[in-house]
Amino acid sequence: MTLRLWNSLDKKLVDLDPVIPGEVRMYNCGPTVYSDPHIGNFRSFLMGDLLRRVIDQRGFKTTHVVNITDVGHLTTDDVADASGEDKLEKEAREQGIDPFEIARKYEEVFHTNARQLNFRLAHEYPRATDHIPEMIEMIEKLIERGHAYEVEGVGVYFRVHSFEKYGCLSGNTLENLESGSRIAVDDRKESPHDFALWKIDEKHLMQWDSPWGRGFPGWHIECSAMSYKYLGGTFDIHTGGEDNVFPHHECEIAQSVGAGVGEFARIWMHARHLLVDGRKMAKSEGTFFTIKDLIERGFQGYEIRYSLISNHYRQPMNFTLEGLEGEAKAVSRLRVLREKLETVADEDFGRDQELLESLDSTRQAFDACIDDDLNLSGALGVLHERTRLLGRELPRGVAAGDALEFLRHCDEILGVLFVEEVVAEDTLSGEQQSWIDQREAARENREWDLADSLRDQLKEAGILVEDGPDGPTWTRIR
RNA sequence: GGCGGCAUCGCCAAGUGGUAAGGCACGGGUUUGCAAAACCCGCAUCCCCGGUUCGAAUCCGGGUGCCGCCUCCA
Repeated sequence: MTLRLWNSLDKKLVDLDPVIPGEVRMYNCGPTVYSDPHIGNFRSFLMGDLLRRVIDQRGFKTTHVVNITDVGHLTTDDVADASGEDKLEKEAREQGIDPFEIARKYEEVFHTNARQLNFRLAHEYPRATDHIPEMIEMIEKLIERGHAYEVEGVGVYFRVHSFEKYGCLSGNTLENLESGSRIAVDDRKESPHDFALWKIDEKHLMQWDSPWGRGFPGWHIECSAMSYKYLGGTFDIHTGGEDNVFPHHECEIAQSVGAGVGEFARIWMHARHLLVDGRKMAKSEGTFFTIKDLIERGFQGYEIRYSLISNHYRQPMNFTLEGLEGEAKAVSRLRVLREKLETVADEDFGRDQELLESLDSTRQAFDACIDDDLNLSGALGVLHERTRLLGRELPRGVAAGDALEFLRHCDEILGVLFVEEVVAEDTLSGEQQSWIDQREAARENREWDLADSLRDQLKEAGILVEDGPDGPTWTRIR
């Protein structure tokens, strides 16, 4: 079985056939650490995590790099020159602190969220600001090879007309760009489409020395420099959100190939954006969610993860809280089955050969979906169907162990079944606790009306009480 | 203006030539003091019009509608 992936470079499905047999090297465009990452960011990062898990499971040696962009990008100006303001810097001014402090703070938030969503750890998380010399070196190579030029006191630009393949990824060839020209002319540049590699702007807070003066690197060079350092000039997979296609990834290709370090990435994968309530995510619309927001609403990390991976990455996803609620129920059923199987797995029952074979064919169907360009919806369909069969007639003993083994296999990709629930520290008010106690007393005395009215009372206070074999449990209604 | 994507049950969503997976919701049932959870049963002919084919949700042509990128953006 071969993993087939949609390569957005040549717009077709290709077999994953690594440059180095048996070894896959992958670069995921990671977070820009100037604010809390949102669920849309994580949908894209999760595509990288899913890939990582599949590649591991298929037995490849993996090198997985996720970059941390701690030099921000321009926020203003449609002129690609040095007059824009860095997002990190803007954030720093607003918060009145050092931009590096902000970057470290949000880098930490990213890692926390990634843990909450059960990401497998990448092998490297290189920071842009730790790789300024590498970037400078690459810019020098580009100048040497005629792909870049310095504008005295302004910076260094990439000469797009020197790179024939410009536009190969996005379709934004120079011809197309010129016919649809919306970029203001800046006569310091040879072509309006030339993009900055190094910028000089004394107002900028983050500054480094370079052969062209004190300044800061352009928007795209970090990924070219860092992927080269950690993965070499030719590697297997490069991922990002769809908005990265142009200009970011297009420019990366121009830089890396132009610098002569290799072919650069063979397979490009781009996640479609996530919408919220059918619209683009926006703070002003109230459609902006961070992982923290959802956890504060009482959702588990694995529920959020399940929701974000349950749609195909190449399809726009419409996130809604109602949808998340439904997906939380779906994953809960899977976890309940897991728990049931765990409790009976020790029982003295033998193997069920027929079940074992049937599980194996389900596993193959599951894998086939995953291998087909990460068809998670299809794979989850297969899993739920099997779950229903297992729930109908719960296997015991060794057979239960076999069923668990099957679930574990699926969960190596999904990462939602065998993770512990995070129980938030939470206590009821004394009054609410006494209602629960009173209700228990009433139930002892078979005073059902009183018991039920107490439960209604709690429900109005947002507390859901459920009776189980070990007495009542309560949860907050989310 | 340039480049690209999508339209399948109330909602989410698989299926890409062989006669519509799955989840949520909903209805009925088992269980429960009642609930909840769990389990069982039920629940669509695929935007429109033409065409190709023995056969199309799946291919082709034409509509209609929606969306993304082209500027920082996952």
